Amino acid sequence: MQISSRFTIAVHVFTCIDVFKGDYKITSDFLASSVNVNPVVIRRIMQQLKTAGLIEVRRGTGGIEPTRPLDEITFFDIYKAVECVDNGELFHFHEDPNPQCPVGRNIHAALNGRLNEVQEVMENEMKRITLREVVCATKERISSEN
Amino acid sequence: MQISSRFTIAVHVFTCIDVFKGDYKITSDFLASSVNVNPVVIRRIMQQLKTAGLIEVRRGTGGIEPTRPLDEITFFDIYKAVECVDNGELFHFHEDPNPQCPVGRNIHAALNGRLNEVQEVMENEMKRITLREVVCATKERISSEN
DNA sequence: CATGCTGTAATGTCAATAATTACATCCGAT
DNA sequence: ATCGGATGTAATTATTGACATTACAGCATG
Repeated sequence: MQISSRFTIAVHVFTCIDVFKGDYKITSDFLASSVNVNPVVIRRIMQQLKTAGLIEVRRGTGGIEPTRPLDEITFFDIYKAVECVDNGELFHFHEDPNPQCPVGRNIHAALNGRLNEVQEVMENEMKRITLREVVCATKERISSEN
Repeated sequence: MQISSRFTIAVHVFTCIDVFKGDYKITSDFLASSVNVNPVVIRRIMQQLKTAGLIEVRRGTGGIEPTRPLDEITFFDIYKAVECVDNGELFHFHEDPNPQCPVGRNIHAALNGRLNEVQEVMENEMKRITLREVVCATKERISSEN
């Protein structure tokens, strides 16, 4: 399965906020039009980011702001905020191997460590990459458009 | 989203084949009972592994065999065989950012490289891990059960 | 207090996972 | 040659998550 587009949408939103702050009022409608999804989708993702402590949202008047500088927000932060797998496991282990089979009752313990290695490597890479890099790259591309 | 349990089931099956070959006839029913899923689920996964060239299946009489030694079959081989995302992308990019927005028309190019970095790191780790390691670990656990 | 925005529930569509039934097909053993 | 045990695969169903959309209550500020 693929990682939900909520992830790339969240990165897109952070980028918009940084690029357009000051020039435009950042509302869910404004963002929805840039991302090209329904405003409610934006608002729901914003709730997840807020719950994770990554942004603050002003009600009534509108407006969204990151709670920390962008080089302190990593892909992993966003991934965790937005990907709703309860136990946080990347791999879905078949629930119910037969305990009467020697393989069935040992495979979980024998395999789990390896699965975690893969997950850890991936998550560490996500912790290395910050929003700042993406925002900078986007701004460069914008200014070199002319 | 999580990686389908087809992955761990496939690893479980390979382990059963290696542990029980000679002592039992390896049929989809036999495997289904160890994994504790429906035999048809096993057969479908076996088809995917066969299509990927990882196993050979004997019709009529039954029987499954890996086409290569287990230390030449990696997690990545199995992952690719069993995880059916057409384009092979780990991240699902929102399809349709607004090209009239400077961010919308540049975010894909600015972000894609980073996403690929994450995917590559993960896939490289999966290429490092072979079935042999899991089968050995399982056998050790089985023999130390007494 | 009117306006514009957020928060969120309700509903619908679509795709993927997984279970299950059913049956055609294959092939070795008797 | 055929019987019995297996595989190959289609069809159906239930469940779940993604995502879209409508609707409306609640909030904050001019």
